[in-house]
Amino acid sequence: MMEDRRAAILRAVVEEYIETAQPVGSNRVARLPEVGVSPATVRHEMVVLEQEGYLRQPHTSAGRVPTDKGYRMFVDSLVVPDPLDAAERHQVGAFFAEAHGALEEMLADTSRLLSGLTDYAALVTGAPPDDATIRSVQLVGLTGRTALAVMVLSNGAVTKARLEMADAVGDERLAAASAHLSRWLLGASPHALQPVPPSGDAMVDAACAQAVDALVAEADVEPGQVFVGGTSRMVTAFDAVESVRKVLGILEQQYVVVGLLRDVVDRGLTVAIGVEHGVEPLAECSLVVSPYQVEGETVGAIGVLGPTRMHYPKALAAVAMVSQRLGHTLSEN
Amino acid sequence: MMEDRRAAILRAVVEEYIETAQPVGSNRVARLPEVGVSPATVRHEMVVLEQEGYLRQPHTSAGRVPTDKGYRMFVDSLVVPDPLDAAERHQVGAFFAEAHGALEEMLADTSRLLSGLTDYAALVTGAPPDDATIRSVQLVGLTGRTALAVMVLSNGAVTKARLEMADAVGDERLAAASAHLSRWLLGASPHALQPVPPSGDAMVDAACAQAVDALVAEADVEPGQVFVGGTSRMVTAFDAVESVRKVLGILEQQYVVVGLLRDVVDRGLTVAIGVEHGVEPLAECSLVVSPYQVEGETVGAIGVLGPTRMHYPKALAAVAMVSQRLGHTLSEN
DNA sequence: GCTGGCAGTCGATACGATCGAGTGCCAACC
DNA sequence: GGTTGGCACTCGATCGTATCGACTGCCAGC
Repeated sequence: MMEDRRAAILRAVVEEYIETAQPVGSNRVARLPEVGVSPATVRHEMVVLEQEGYLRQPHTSAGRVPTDKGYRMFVDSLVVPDPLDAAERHQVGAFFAEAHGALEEMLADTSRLLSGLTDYAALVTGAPPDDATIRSVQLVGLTGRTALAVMVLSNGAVTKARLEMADAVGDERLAAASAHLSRWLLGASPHALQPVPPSGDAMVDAACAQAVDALVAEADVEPGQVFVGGTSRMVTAFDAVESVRKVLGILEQQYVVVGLLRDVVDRGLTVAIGVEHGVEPLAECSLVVSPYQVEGETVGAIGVLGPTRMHYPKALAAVAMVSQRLGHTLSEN
Repeated sequence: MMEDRRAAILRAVVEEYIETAQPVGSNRVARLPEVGVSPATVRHEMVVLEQEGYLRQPHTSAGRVPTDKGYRMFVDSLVVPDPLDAAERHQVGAFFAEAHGALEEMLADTSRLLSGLTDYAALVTGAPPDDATIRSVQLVGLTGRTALAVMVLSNGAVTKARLEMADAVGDERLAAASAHLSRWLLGASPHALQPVPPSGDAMVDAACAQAVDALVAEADVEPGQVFVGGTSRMVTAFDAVESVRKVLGILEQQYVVVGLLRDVVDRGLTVAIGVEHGVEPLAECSLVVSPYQVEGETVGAIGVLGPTRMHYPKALAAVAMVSQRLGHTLSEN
């Protein structure tokens, strides 16, 4: 534990900098009641904090700015919780009260909700298809020689793949193929799809083989869903245009976002600051995450991405509340 | 038709301004071989062009900048086509050669392709479900009392809705419900879903009714898919941060983008400049669009959104090429 | 009708002075 | 010894002024 007074000063600097985006001087800090010493003393402490790597000076004769290490200390030990106010809690409650039908819609809307609460970009990942089992496989004829393989998983996810048949296959053969596929694949994992044994009908077998191949290819490509909301709010989060461009560029790459979120959650972190998450273009960003549970099992994660000087107390509260309510809503559904 | 020389001057101003983003003066224009008159003469013509509303002056003693009307004249009568170069054509060819399985993936990737070609944001809409018919309706049991209604349309789209049953319904009853639904709904339009007649089994009927309700609700919400790529490129398109924020904010609202694209296409436009498309926050933007056809039928549209001073020749060429190749690829698939 | 010349406008740039917030250091004080 | 007020100093930000230069409109002459 850091010495009390020094900790109070660090907290004051971080809070002040988060609010004003301006380097914080000793006068401003000394004015606070919880510090209660003169500016000169504050300066002494600031020198120490700087030597220890919690603060830095943009230039001589400027105030102090937190380093990533400073933010880390802040969120680990100094942050004062800032629960959502009544209006915000009501907003969240109303949102989950009128839960929509489709999972995807709901997760997308959740990202918008979270983004609105925090004024930063929000990330929501859906259930990874890993631990789901196959509940249905069906071939549906479309026009001409095309057909659609539709696979339904136990978590409600639907994977589909378009097939181009060599010959026109009648509806009855497609039904037979569906039945054959169902017989062998129901209950299996979508990641361990195996070719199905022959059925005795060459055209059915051909259709089955194509369907399995296509579904495997599909499952490989799919990086796990992610819904990103409120990206436009990142525009005002940095004053350097180039920073904004880099961040938005990353947010466009779903697989990066999915990996980022999973990585941070797997490491047991709630907050990843600056370079901690390892995605270099997001070095000026912090990420506040929380997994969410459906019926006791972790199935996804939500997160808020903002500048390193983001408003952590609010983001932490919003992420915690939304993840809890999201899991709850999905559980009873 | 505008007088030749004046047209050449207008074209020169537009091209120059698109390239440099700086007001264009008479000297620069007079230097061009296709004009071939002195700066003084150019100035005379510029006064006329300004009176007619094609140009404006940001302030006295500055060069001229095109108005929206000026851009309109440019794209209608003055634009010099700028076909894609070999490398770009190759890029497009390679992209469509390795066509992926799922339609959605492909459209999303197409938006990225188009965005990469033009360096602006790209919009791609999928097939509207209007003219498709139902090819399959199925109820799949998930865990506990939840089930998933899955509807496949003839255009390959899949609509799904999660159901919460009053009682646990066995697989055989779900299969019966699926069969019952199929009997009445196959071939129908997804927008004219009617409750199905009783089957004689109360639980089956209840499940069917729930499924129909949920699917109707789902179809209502769905505004038509749209894939937006390259939004980060808009960051550098404007120097006013507020403009960027407004544009990105609009691009986050799928239904607005879908409506915008459909509206412009329906009006038969290829280019919508400034306020022509009626979305006020995009007043500083232009949109280059093209519908695409699958087997002779228009099923969607692609578009490029950039600042009004976007590089129209390139955008027109890219949009035309990609829409043609996209339709072609989807047709033979 | 076109052109060169010319006075005038006005934003952009550069420069210098000033301002002021903030620092480090030090001697004095409790 | 820790704390404090005093003080000289630093350095970015701000502001006014001067200058520059790109451009215009106008006009007389070709």
